[in-house]
Amino acid sequence: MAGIPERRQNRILARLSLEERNHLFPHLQLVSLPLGKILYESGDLLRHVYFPVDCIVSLLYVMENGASAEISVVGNDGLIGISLFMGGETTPSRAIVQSAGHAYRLAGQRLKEEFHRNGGLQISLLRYTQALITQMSQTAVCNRHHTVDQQLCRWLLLSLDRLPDNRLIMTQELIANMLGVRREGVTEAAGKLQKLGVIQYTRGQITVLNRAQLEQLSCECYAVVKRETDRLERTWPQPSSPKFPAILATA
Amino acid sequence: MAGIPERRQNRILARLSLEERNHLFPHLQLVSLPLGKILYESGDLLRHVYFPVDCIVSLLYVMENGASAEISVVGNDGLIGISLFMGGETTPSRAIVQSAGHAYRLAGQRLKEEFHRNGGLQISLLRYTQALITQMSQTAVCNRHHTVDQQLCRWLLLSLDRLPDNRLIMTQELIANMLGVRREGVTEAAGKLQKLGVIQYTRGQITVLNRAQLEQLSCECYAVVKRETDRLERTWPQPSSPKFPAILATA
DNA sequence: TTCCATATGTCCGATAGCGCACACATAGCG
DNA sequence: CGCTATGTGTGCGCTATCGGACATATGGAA
Repeated sequence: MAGIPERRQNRILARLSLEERNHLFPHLQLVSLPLGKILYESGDLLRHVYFPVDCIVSLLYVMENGASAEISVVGNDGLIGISLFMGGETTPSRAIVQSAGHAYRLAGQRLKEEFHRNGGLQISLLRYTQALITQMSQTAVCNRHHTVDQQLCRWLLLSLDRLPDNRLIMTQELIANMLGVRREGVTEAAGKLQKLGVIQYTRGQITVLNRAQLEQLSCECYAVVKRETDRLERTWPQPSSPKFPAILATA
Repeated sequence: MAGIPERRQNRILARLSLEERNHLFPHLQLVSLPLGKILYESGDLLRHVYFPVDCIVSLLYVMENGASAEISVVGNDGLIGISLFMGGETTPSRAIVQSAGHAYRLAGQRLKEEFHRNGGLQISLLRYTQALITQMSQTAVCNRHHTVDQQLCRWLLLSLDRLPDNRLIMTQELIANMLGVRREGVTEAAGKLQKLGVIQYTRGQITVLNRAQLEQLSCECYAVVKRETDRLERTWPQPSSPKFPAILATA
């Protein structure tokens, strides 16, 4: 439906300078990421970073007893594997594909080399990391203070922002894992939203019908993260050639 | 009791190379930070960074309705103001002194200049930022899954690790703000711990009597963060001169 | 077309934490 | 030395969420 995924659909890749492109583009490898694919497990030594173009990846923490909670979500706005350039090489969390699609893969070593050239890529990556930090912080706050209903709205909005259309392929069970709540809790919350006509779902698929209302029903957390993310992107280095639309600039 | 605070008591400053020291030390200014002092407010443009030597600073998110939640805690292991070198210049959170003491202050511009020299400081700062990210993530998980009792233990341990002795000057009201729970909840949890002989408190002061048991009563979150923080520090660049003890190397 | 694995719906009691009201204790002040 | 601001203790009803058990629906494979 969107043709061959373009590298520029990823907002970090889209901002590279001509020089950086020459260095990196030849080494980018398009990979297809099915739902549920684990890009790395907690503690794994990272070999690659992934730049999503039309998929969504969740960073998930899995506790000793098996319970889990989503830390943050990454789409074509970012990349998976920040601990490579941050220096830790691993993280105590899992990266799992939440919505199937494609990403460009790059060897960690290449990324680190380019990062340490101190150019625009470094700036972009650090800005993005700060946005990710904001998302994590807000997740902590949200987990403390907001209801499952509110959190479901926030979560749907975060996903929606990273998808080309308003349809999520996603079971309530999966959503419950992300939010760290019971599946039944999601069923109830989703039921309310459907009754209000905000969403409409069938087995394993959710369609958002009224995004504006979804934003109203969400807690402030979504807006805070969105605003801060946008602000941080606005101060990114400019690309060295004509701009491309942020999402799905089909060739 | 600990004489004049030394710059080296801050673990990031202690790791600087000789060259970096020559660049930065002349510009470090010792400041005294009283309990409750706000180093920056949500959205403030940061002018300085602070390297704590014997104080603790909390990063706190304050919601629209006034409710709050601690995002992370910083002591002599880190610095306040990462958004300066991360590039955002501000963050949507408050930095507030949780335990009075001293810190070394540095103009943001100086730090940025040194950061962009691509030397050991950059590596230290990025590693530290990753540790901070781990702490934030784990806070999110903890807020979702663990009881107030467990969280109080975790919080006490995090504070203890950043203090020279086992005494916290801290009211239950303040702790409640940090954990984002009711003051009564903290009273109850603290009461249990006192009954067990793990802590002992009077108005506005808590003494930890049995640290080992505190660790047992805590959720896994404390240990996860501790382990990861230690791991990240072990891979820091080595200092250019003899090592100093991590905490309170009195002159 | 039928079947069955899987997704969703609903009900139950149990409980942690909330919000509020108010009693009590204590330290440090004048 | 006594007062008062501030910190701590406790009780009560309320709600969200949990944990478990089970009923029902659905869509793709055989």
